Amino acid sequence: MAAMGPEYRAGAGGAGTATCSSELQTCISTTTHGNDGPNMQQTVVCAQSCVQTEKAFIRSVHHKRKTSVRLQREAERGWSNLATPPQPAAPTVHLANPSATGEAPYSFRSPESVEMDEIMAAMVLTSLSCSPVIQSPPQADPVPACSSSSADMECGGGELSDSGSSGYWSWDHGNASPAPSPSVTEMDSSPDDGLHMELEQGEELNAKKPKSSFRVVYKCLWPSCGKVLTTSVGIKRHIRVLHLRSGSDQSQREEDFYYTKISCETVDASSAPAPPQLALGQVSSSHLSWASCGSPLASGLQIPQAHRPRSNSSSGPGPSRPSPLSQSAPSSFWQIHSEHLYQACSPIQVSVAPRSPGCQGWTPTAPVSGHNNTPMVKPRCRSVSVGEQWLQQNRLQPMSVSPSRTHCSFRKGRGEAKKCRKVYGVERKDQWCTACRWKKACQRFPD
DNA sequence: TCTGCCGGGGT
DNA sequence: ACCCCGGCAGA
Repeated sequence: MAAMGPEYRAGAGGAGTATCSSELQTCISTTTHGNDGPNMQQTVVCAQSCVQTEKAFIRSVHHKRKTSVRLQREAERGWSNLATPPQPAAPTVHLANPSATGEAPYSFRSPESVEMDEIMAAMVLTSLSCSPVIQSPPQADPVPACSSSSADMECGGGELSDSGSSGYWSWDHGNASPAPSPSVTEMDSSPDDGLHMELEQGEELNAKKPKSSFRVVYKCLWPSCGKVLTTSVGIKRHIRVLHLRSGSDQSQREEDFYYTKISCETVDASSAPAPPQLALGQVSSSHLSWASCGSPLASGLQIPQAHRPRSNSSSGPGPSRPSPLSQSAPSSFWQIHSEHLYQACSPIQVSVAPRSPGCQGWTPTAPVSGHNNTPMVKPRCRSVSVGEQWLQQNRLQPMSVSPSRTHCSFRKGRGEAKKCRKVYGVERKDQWCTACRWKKACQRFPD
């Protein structure tokens, strides 16, 4: 909606009077899709103001994350506060005077123009206040497909607006950067985001390659489904609606486990399947763990024979972005790691360290082996298993570099993990791990 | 009361 | 290093 701003402003030319000394031209950078170029997803919405109402609006732009109600109040205050000059600088709003921008001074503004400016400002502010995360820096926000030259990649304006109206992008990117995780004290977003950016930039470049363009498809990993969609939104919706049958937040998080992202090279029209290594290399890390676990669904990661025509029907700008879970995994991992630092302090931990995270060194008995070796038996339990596998695969690495804490004085609360006593019972105490037998911290089932 | 496990002691 | 257990704290 804000995309009509520049065209309108360019067409109207703008107006202004010399008497409006405090006239401001406010350029609000917001992210829309596919406007200024393949890499530019920014649209500069220029809202000029001459009357005090617009001054108030511009001042309220400084608080662009406030609610529209608050904006309305700001506007009203602006009416009653005519003498107050507008505050010149705000970090997130770029203010430019006309001389700086080289535009001609405005000499006349029709009432319609003023009204339209008000409408435009209101629209801009509404968009800012309603979806603040859209303007967050992760510019990797999608739509390489719109600029892609491949003819079969539809720009999918309907899809785009549909996903936008559902608030999905806001949710997704809200997970990505701006919302601070309550459990992580310090948001160490640089490595993950960097990887994220690299991945997306690489895929974006791949998508723009005229010779060998990569198409990213999303394959549903639900057993006996294998539906392939070209958008993550579509595949998430498909999983949520068809498989999870729930619209809760939990299912929104779970659905990331049930699809995989596949990049395949579209060399010619027949779209020969990409090599599996390539596909696996493009798959996000959470799904790599699936493949490395030797799950039966790892074979499902193969590239489909051809892109189904119906996948284009629901296709849109297939943004290649890691799943929210894969983004949030490292932070949660550090949280869990810090929870279990006490384990590294135990002298018994030395015997645990070299064991492979995927295959446990101990001889599994029936309930445990069923839990670890067949993670795909129950689909609803799959996400948990994958998460555990992910954690197990990543847990030992930082433990080896954990600081040498010689003394762990705090007593850890009891987790919900099963222990040897609970699994085997007291009558089979000989099957307990040594630590449990010695009443030490359990090695076999660490929390 | 059960459970997990820390701390300490014995061998 | 291995083994055992008292005792604390959480569920």
